[in-house]
Amino acid sequence: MSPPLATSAPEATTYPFPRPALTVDCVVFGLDDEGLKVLLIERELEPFRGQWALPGGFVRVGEGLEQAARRELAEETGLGPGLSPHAPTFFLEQLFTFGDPRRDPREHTVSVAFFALVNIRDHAIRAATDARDARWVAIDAPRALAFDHDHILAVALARLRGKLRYQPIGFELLPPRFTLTELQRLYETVLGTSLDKRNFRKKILALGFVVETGELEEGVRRRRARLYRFDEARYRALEREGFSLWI
Amino acid sequence: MSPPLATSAPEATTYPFPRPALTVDCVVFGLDDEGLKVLLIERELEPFRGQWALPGGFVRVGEGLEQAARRELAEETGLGPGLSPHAPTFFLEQLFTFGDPRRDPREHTVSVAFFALVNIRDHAIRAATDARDARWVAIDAPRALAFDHDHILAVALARLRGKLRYQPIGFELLPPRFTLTELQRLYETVLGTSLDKRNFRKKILALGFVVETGELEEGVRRRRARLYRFDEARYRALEREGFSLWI
DNA sequence: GCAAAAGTGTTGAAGGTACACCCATGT
DNA sequence: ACATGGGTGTACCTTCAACACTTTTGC
Repeated sequence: MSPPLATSAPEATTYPFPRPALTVDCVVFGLDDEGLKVLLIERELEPFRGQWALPGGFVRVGEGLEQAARRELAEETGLGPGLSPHAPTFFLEQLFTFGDPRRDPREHTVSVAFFALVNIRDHAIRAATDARDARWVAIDAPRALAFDHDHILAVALARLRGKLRYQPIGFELLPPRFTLTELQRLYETVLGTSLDKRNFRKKILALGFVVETGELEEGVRRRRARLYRFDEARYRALEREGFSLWI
Repeated sequence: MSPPLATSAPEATTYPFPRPALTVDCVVFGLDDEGLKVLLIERELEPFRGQWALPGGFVRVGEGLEQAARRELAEETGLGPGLSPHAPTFFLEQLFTFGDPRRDPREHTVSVAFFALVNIRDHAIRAATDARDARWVAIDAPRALAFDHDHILAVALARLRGKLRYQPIGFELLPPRFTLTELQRLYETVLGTSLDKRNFRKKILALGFVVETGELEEGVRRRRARLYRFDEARYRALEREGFSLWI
């Protein structure tokens, strides 16, 4: 039996058997004043043509997983450096790999899922390539996504909630300067709880890596709130000393 | 271009491009009186023939990821129901997926890594198939493993340490009945810290899911210690009430 | 002056940490 | 009787949770 795949490696050592297909899928969360949203595309191609799905696609030979995820996001939704040249980078990390042989009706397809957090206002989106449309959809809207994407989304949401409690990732969903009330609303929205304003502010400021900028909110028809930012250098310093964050 | 793979799905919808190979690798931790160990195999085949590596291998079409991991473990190390018919099941969960295109010199190979915890005494091991040897190796012994397995092992160890602090997985490394001193030594060994005996016992017992069996240690030439067990039902009940574990 | 959100301290309860000696058993 | 590890309680301190009013601004 000869290797079925073109490759530059010596033929004698390549693996000569059929193999599952490999894809990446991205769960991109964003926050606006309506609540937590996820970025979905409407599929242009079969299977599940016309249905909503997570952005994603096949991993190319020679391509890293995160690289594939960013490429698919850019291609299908415009998220990334192409569409808004000054768009900041965004948080992206591996979530889980879904490998049920029946999750894709075509054939056995293993998907490495990623989860991303973006500040909606700074990232324009636009459908392209094999996406007919791309939209921010409320996390609690009823959905029936293609493949096992409802399941992947549920896992991502659980991870977001879990992680928010012990890692400073909430800032990724906010603009670089934010008010403490915005930050508190983020925690309340994502965790589905309500928090005491005084205790929240005390705790956040005691952590030491959320610092005042000296600036005030603008364009608001009431008392202007102070703006804060996440000080990553301070966070890393504290992390090295082994402190614990626990909201 | 026609699909290069044999598959039962309709040809028109399968993905007709070269794809990375897909493997699983397992980081199996165990604990004995010398300390924390990891289960390694000596490779019988190229590449890296004769070198030590994590047990693992190619995922077959139609096979789930965890299923592939358990199959490879059984084949290469004897771990699982085959070798010791009464061996208990063991903890196995997905760790991370490693996809650097250069991690395998043959060709682009993506590996889904798993991490497992077993009670060494209850699980016999025996090398087979493409493993020349299989051994428990001290975690802090100098190693130069095949592929990127040193890196995978480092990630697994970080995960074990992190997880031990907020999830009751340490019990998976101990026999079903254990003394509190054994449990404390486990935490100290894995976390690399030393803990106060009185405070440790107070805390563990206050959690409520480590319960006395009424039995005493045997075969020991000193005062016999009480035996405890992990009460999974109680743990799940407490978990549902939303308590927090923090060693 | 009123509506709307910003900002601010104290107190009591619970939990965490530090610390040293007696007990049971085998040799 | 001595060596080995098993088993126990208290005092202090830190952290967490509950709780309500004054300030600023725009209309």
